[in-house]
Amino acid sequence: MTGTIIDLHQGNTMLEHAMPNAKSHDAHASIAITPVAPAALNPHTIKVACSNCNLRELCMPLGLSAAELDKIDDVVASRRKVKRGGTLFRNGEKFTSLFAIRTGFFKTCVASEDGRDQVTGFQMAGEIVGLDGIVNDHHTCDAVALEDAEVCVMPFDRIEELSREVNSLQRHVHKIMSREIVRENGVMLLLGSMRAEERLAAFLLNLVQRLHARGFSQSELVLRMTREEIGSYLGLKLETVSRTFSKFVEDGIVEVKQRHVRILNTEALKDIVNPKVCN
Amino acid sequence: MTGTIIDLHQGNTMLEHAMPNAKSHDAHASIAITPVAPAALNPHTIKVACSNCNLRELCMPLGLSAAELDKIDDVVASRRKVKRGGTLFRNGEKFTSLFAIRTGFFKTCVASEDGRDQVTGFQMAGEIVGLDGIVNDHHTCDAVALEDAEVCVMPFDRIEELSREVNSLQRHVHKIMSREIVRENGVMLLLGSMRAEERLAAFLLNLVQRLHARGFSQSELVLRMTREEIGSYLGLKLETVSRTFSKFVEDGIVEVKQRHVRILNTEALKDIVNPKVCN
DNA sequence: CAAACTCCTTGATTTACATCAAGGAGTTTC
DNA sequence: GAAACTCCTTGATGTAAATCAAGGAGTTTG
Repeated sequence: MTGTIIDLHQGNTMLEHAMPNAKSHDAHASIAITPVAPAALNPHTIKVACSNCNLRELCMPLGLSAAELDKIDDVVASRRKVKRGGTLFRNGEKFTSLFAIRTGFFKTCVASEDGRDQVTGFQMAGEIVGLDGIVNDHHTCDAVALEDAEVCVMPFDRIEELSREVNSLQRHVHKIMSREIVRENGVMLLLGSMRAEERLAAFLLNLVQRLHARGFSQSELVLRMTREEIGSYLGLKLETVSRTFSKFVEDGIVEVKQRHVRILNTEALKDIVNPKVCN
Repeated sequence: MTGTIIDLHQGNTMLEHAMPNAKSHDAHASIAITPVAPAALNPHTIKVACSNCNLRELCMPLGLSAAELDKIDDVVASRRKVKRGGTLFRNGEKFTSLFAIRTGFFKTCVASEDGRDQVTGFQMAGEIVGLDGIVNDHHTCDAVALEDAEVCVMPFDRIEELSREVNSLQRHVHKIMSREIVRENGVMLLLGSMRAEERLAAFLLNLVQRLHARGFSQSELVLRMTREEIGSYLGLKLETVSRTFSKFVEDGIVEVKQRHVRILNTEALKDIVNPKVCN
């Protein structure tokens, strides 16, 4: 662990709760990264450039020389806006680019042939989507915006070209993919061995941790997804998600007002995820 | 889809059943790749070289020039044998290398803090393990040999170095990681939305498909893992796995004699995984 | 401002799987 | 070749979550 801001990238695993120390903010704001560096967020910014992007520390490698930074700017070919409910890409579509989320919130989901579908992840600002498309040159899942969003389009052949020249970019790409593999390992553990309460507790801790790393509150969050989508992600039915929320409220662990959640007792949530063995 | 032998790599997804056309073989043989090219398997082969490895088409990129092949040979630093029950690496250990399985059979598993653990995958000859270690320079899961095994040790810094020079290697590494992400997506779908019978059917189809791609029978296989390990992977208890096997036997879909499984009705298994909507 | 949405909650009932329990079939050990 | 294993099967019972069902709270639409 390097102990720098790069730690923002740690802990995307479902079961990891380490909180980087950043300032608290009101969670009722949009998920946009405004609190971190409001100025750079202006949508009318003309130059598409990573070098002056406030999210750089989230989606690009750190410690680049000026020359390397210049090259890296070429990774982003353009930006693209996706309206709430719109798709960034769909299962079956040709893969050409990875996408770095600038603002907004996405879900990715896979479907089986008979129509069941499964949310495989929720992605927020600074995270990368599209990695699934690399193997077969076609996407194998859908990426749907859960709120109006904007992404940086990074053509993959350009990424490959540049990462041959800039070692830290190469390393970075490898780490991003490995991180996704490790995250999915954590979800498998959750789906394979946890009970409903444990799943929801782990989910809330994970979300709030990632939001906190982006400058939001440690204790308040606004869910961008429905109970059904949470349920799909956690392998539960929406009624079970709802009931489990109610249970947490009864127990005084959280306050829930529709999609607004305030965590009153983080420790209790952690204990639910990792039940202490009596000793 | 290129339609060449590279298709061996397709279909590691839980739900994909496309069978490349290869010859049938007796599945009671060990999982070692003998049927494909027995000569090269001699354990006394001195030179550690990909260029004359019979598994090359499985774990290395195709269509390399002679010069590139020469370079690629440097990827493998050494070989390592792992006895049945032994670990190739453990959670927490320093990450230095990826491993290509030459012979044998592995499981990977993650553990939660309170001791529950979850099998995240089963790997056989030609597959790569260790990708989880890249993000944090430490492994986050255990890789355990389920039978005596031998692996090629590929130091990751060497892979990175070479993949800057050999484009097809770079591409290959990216595809391997993406494939693992897609595979895990499939497992999430399985764990999140399938019933016991569907899970076991999908598991059997996936295993037999991968074995078939390696020259084994389409219908017979020897399980290298216990019912408990299958259960852990599928999010079921060992009793449920056992009962589900018995159900399949009753229905005449498979024959089971301990770890020997003969699939009598592949279509029935496929129908179980993807129930046909009446129409 | 009612109508028609979508999304969420809560209750009653069912069910698939887990748990508990016992015994059997192979393997390894000495 | 009995003893002590590990691994697997099968039965009886329990339970967490699914399903079925109804209504309520917000939001959007005309």
